[in-house]
Amino acid sequence: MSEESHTSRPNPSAIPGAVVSRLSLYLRELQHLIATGKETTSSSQLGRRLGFTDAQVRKDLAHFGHFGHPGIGYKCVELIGEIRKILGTDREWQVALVGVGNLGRALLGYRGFVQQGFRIVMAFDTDSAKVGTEIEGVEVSHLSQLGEVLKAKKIELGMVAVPAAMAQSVTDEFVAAGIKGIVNFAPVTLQVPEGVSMVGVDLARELEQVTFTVANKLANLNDQ
Amino acid sequence: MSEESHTSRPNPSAIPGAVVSRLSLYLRELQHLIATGKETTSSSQLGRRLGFTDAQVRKDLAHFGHFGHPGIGYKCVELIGEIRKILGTDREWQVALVGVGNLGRALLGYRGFVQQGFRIVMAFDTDSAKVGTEIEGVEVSHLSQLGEVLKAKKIELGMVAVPAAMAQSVTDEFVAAGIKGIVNFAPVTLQVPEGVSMVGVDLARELEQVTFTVANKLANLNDQ
DNA sequence: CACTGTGAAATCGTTCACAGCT
DNA sequence: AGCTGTGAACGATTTCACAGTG
Repeated sequence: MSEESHTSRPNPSAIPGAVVSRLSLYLRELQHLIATGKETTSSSQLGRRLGFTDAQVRKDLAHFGHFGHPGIGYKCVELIGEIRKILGTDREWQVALVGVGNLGRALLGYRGFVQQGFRIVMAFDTDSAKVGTEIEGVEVSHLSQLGEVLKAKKIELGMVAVPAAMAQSVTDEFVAAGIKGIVNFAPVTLQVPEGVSMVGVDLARELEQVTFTVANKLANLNDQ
Repeated sequence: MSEESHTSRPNPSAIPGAVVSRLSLYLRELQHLIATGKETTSSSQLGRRLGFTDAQVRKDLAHFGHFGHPGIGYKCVELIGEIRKILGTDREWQVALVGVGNLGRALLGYRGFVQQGFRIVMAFDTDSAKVGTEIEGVEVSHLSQLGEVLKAKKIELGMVAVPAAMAQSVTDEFVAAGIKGIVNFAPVTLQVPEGVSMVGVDLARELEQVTFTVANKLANLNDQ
């Protein structure tokens, strides 16, 4: 168990995942505040709209430095910059997409990625009807080209938008090609070696979180 | 890990959100095991592939009942049934979609929803070029019809796939129409009254969780 | 005997409350 | 006065370890 000094970079493995997850939310909220003309905000204002306490907002940010101004609060532009530095999005990331089906095409056209500094620069599929075409300005290559292209273009992030049965083998190819992080949209748990970051997005799972709450709310009403 | 609506004041058996979230993962894994011919499994087998301890799997399930068989483990089919009952997906849920852009169209065609018991039965948009057309077998209506249709068809769940600037007003219409739960794909924090469940899916945010890990892994290597 | 279910202990994350700065 | 940053208290979750069971 090692103590952290507040003068040097904190060890990221000591940062709870939940904190990082909230950082993104703070960032969106700050971007919203900027868009509505606010120049400064406070931990309580930030927290209120997101459903967190003011103390939590301050504690979260305190993991990474002293970004606030006592008596004033946080300067939006400044804090946006700091959070982007922490998240690593103070620069552009190039992303490779595998799977140009319904979902893959939607990801190619999603504006939110560009707004946050992500650019899908290459897409791959095994369907020869799709290979060679261009979608949303991005050329679709055959999956067999993946390793070669990834290395040539120095792409660090990958997105998996193929059917569940193919997801693990695509992931293995990403890993073999030296990818650093993967977002997986297939509803399976992927095995990746240590050193590769993986986040899964399972759309049906999100709905299940909602139905659980709804189903149990109804059950409660019956009880009363 | 995802943000959930925090509520359930008078609920004596308050289940942590993280438990519910893992339940969906157990369900996927069990479905995978069934597909590969396994009839029974154990807490340690389930946990290993998902990255949890065996104790956690057992504790999670113990919140809801005694589903295991000492000396044997869990019968896959049986446990799948129990988890679906808990999540409320032991029946079909009808879903309304607002926003038939790139992402909305992908959601309409996503097979994973039907596999888990979700059926998008109605879609809405304000674009008159889309209204009246049929996409993936679903008719697109004008957004102004939302309340009427929702009540007539007894739809309980809504999905928001419109630009960020419109998301709150669409949500307000869902709420006014008596929807029970919402999944929001716009990168904004929506305000919903108590009694309505809300889950947000922010695609760029998922990528940010990955870049944080990648960026800090690199930073550490430089330090050493 | 391999496995579950579960109190008790350990760990982790959140909130409180206040010192200190502007 | 208004707000941040933070040690200390608190609460929640995870892991341990083992009694109990088919």
